[in-house]
Amino acid sequence: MNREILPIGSIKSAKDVGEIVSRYRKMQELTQVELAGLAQTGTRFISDLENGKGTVQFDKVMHILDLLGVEVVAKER
Amino acid sequence: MNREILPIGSIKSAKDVGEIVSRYRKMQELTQVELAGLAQTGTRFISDLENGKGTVQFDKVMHILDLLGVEVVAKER
DNA sequence: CAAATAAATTCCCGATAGGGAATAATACAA
DNA sequence: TTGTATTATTCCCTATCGGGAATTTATTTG
Repeated sequence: MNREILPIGSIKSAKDVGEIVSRYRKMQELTQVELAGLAQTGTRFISDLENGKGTVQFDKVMHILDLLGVEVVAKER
Repeated sequence: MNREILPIGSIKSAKDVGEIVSRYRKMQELTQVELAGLAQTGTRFISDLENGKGTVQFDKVMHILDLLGVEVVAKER
């Protein structure tokens, strides 16, 4: 398990966001079940999200990131 | 109409991303129809997205942002 | 103002998101 | 190994996404 601080990074795909969610959930010692409870969603959604499913709903993803303390910023490329 | 450069900003919701898409699409003088064509999607999706619909699919949103030259970065809050 | 262009809304409808619950698979410890 | 906890997958199911096209509404232009 990598415990270093992530400068997190660029989100280009659902896979990227899935990795971030998985990492930050574990850093906070939450199980998928617990995170689903906090987010008032199902465990299926958390599993799908962490596994990079691209068709997850945008607002649900943002809510999870917010719960985990991850901020999302837009910049010009 | 605000034409200043946006330091873009934090994305907390679908409404935020909708505003960014609308703004950057217009900055590049694209119509919704043209952007939909570039993204191989429908105009309904572009309209929904720009109007802040939260249930749009994550990967579709990311693809639109990429087309518009908007990078998305994750940071710790 | 009217005309032209763009955007939003509506309809039909096939595809699928995602909830809950059960099961299977995987990881981890003792 | 066996047991335990966690995660992934499957099923059933309802709700809705989103494409395409048509229409309505809004915006821009002359």
